[in-house]
Order: sequence, then C-alpha cells, then structure tokens
Amino acid sequence: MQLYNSLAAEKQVFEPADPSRVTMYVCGPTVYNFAHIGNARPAVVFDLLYRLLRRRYGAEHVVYARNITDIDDKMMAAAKQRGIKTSDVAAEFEAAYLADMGALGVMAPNIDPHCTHHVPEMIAMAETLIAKGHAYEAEGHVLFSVPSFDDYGNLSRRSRDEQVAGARVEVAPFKRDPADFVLWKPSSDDQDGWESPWGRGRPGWHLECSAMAEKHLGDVIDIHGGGADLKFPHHENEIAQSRCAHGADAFARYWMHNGFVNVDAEKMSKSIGNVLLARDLLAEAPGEAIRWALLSAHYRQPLDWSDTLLSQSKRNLDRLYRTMDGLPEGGTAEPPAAVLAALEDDLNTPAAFAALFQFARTAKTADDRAAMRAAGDLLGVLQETPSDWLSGGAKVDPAEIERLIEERLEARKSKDFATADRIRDELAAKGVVLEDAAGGTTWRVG
RNA sequence: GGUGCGGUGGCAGAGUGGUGAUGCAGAGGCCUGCAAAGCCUUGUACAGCGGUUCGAUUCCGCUCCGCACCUCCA
Repeated sequence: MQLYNSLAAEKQVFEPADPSRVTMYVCGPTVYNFAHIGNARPAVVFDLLYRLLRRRYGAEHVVYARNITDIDDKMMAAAKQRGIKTSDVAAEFEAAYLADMGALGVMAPNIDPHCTHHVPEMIAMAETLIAKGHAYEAEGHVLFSVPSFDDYGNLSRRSRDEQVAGARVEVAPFKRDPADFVLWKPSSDDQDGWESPWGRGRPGWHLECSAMAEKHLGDVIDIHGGGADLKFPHHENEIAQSRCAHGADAFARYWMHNGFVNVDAEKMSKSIGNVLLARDLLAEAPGEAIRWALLSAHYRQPLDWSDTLLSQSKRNLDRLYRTMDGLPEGGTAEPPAAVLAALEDDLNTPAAFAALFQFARTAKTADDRAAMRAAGDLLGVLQETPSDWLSGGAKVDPAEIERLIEERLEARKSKDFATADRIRDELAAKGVVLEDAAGGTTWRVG
C-alpha cells in the first residue's frame, strides 16, 4: 500500500513499525458546535484508511485513536452564554457528532480519548519538557521553546526566519521567542481549570494531542492524520512536543492531510453564511450519497461542494444499486482487484469508483454482486439492500403502487395504452418510476 | 511579503512521455406498444508561451489565473 507522506512530500510504500499493532491518530472535533461538511471530510477519509488497514493487517491489529477536544475557549464561551457547564456543551455536541458521522458510515475508532480525562498526562509532558530544557514557565504559562528544537518547521517546510517575518499576531511579552507556543495557560476563577505545578490553569491545544497519542498509542506512531490547515502550527507543534519529550527522531512516521471543502467555490465561513451542517444535509440526502460525494475527489484535493455534486453522487449510487438489484444473491467474493489497487494507491477513490463502474458493467453472477458489496464494505457505501435503496423515499404506499402496476398490466394486455400510460404518468408525478423488464414490471424512486 | 497546491472535454474528476479513465449531461442506434432501465456508438480535453524529445496534456523554464496556510479554522 502506498500513502502520500506530507513529511517527505512524496508517495511512499506504507510499512508499519509493527504489523501486529498498526497505530493511527487523527485530530478529532472540538465539540462546541454541530459538525459541518468540512468536519466530515477527515472523518470519512480516515475512516476509509482505517477500513483498508483493517483489511490488510487484520481488524485486531489496527489501533485507531481519534480524540474529542472538550477543553476549549469557544466551548467555555458557549457554556457561559447558555448558563450551563462546559461539560454539558461537550456532551451535547459530542453525541451529535457521533450520530452524524455514524450516518455517514464512519466506524467508531478503537479509542476516543477526551482531553478532560488526560490532564495529568499533559501536565507530566509539560514537566518533562521543562526538565529537558525545551520549555519554560512565565507568568503562570508554560511555553515551548521553539529555538530548542532544530527540526521545527520540517513538516510545513518553513524556516524560522520566514515565520518571524510573516508573523501577524502580536507577540505576548513573556515569550522568549516570538515563535514559542503555549503548553499551559492560567485560568481565571470563572474559567475551567485544573491544579498544576504552575497554578490553576488549562492545557494548550497542541499539548492535548501529543499527550493522548503518547498514552494510547506510544511514543512513535505509524500514521497521523488531519486537515491540511492543521499542518501548521498544530502538527508542527505536536512533533516538537512529542519528539522533545521522548528524545525520539520521529513522532508519526507518516503524516496525512486532507484538503478543504469549499461550498459553491467559496470558502465555508460563518460570515458568508454558507456553512453546511452534516445534519442538515443528512435530512435531505442519504448518508451514503454524502459520503460518496466526499470521496468523489481525491482526499488531498480541495472539494467543491454543491447541490449538483450531491445529486450526481446519489445517481451514481442508484446506478450501482440497480446493477446489484439485477443480480442473484448469495455469492461470496473479495472486492474487485482494480478497486482495491486504486484504494491502496494513496486512497485514490475516483479511480476506485471508475474501477467499480467498469466492474459493474460486466457483472453477471451472485459472486459479482458479492464483490460489489465487498467493495462497498471497504468504501463504506452499498450497505443497504438494493431494493430498499431504490424504493427509499417513496411518497406512495408500496401496496398502492403494486395495485396500480397490476391495473396497468391489465390495461396493457387489452392494448389500452392510454390508460396504461396515464397510470405510469401518475406514478411518475409522485416520483415513482416504472420499468418493464422481461420478468415483469418493477418500480423505483427516480 | 513568505510557503505550498492547483489550472484536464458541457459538468464532476482520475491518469499518463506515444493506443484520449470513469460518472452525470448531450447526440445517434439497439431494445420497448411508447417509455424507463440497460447495452452499443459518438464527442476540436489537457491555461498560455518557450525548451528537452523521434514524439509532451504528461519533463524543464517563464507568464497568466485560482486556492490554501503563515500561532489554536477539518
């Protein structure tokens, strides 16, 4: 299997350090709001990778951790505004996140570490970094000393000079170097906080992932994933923290970054008002169609979300379900080799889709149907029975449809095509499409 | 200003130094009472200008255009 490693900026053959324990960490959501379609993309992309790894190394040999960030200033602000506890905000939106991702076919990771449960580990890591001379305390803060880590900037390919020159944010006076970042910061009485050697405070965002990855996956992990925007500074800082704390020459061996989702060619943002929530999309389209749309472009490319994309995705799935519906059941098979090969080539989902369509065109047997289903298992689609999918969303009672089909059949027998066509048109107006095949008339939702 | 990514047919979107993926939409045909579905056929696609090459959409250079990131946005 080949994966594009952001750290090396090239596609590489993936070799886990230990095939009996393949480790993967992905930056999960900060649970202060409902997940939008952009949040869904990494969840879906790395879910696909998880499925591929499980297939290749065995489900019991893959450990996937995706954190829940439940300490955050935005969350505290939301809680204060609503007069509830931060933990209540977290619980509400974590549940919503899991429900929405589940509807998109995203499997639960093996581990979903919560920041609030790992504060002691974070404090310990900060202490280690101070002891090793990579961090220092200043005015209740603990800061990471960027100049103490020579490889800082390797992932994002930025030299320290450039960063300083490009800095656009006012530098806090207590920083020794403008690039230093916060590991721990003090909390006021009305803010959430934990006791620490530096007083009551809370961890910095970057430290959370390093500490949780260390605890659950070990000092060096195989794959670390996340959105492209996290490459700098978040992932750069994670590398600095973990490598300096562990004295290791690597944190994650492979770094993977997914591209952004735009909406109608514009960046999604609250000010434009074009933020698409996953739950709203799920109300109007099947989860599989949304997932298909998210996978229709290569994960490293930007994806332009639109109504057209979503409806085309639905149609693509209709086509595959129709093919499966016409095949006998009961076969067993592996996914088509071309589909698997495309996916193992850096998750080339568009090529995998193309291979699946080509396979579908010549599919004839129950085993072929099983192979399509197996490909669907890997991609996280084609999980419904074809008849359920094709009749989904019908606004007419199926029994009524059957009665009208019978009535039309009688009309056709007596060559009363006017009546036959009237019945067909009436059903079509309700979204029900009739198909006269050799074996009889079937219907589906158009 | 810095760093990185990208510009492929009506749309989406892979890929490749030489035989023009795939899906949707379009055109023609088969099938059908007519349709639908399916199948077959079809389409002046690779931003521009140079260079390397027997040959470039694919490699190199330049130009134009777009996008992202540059301290807590997936």
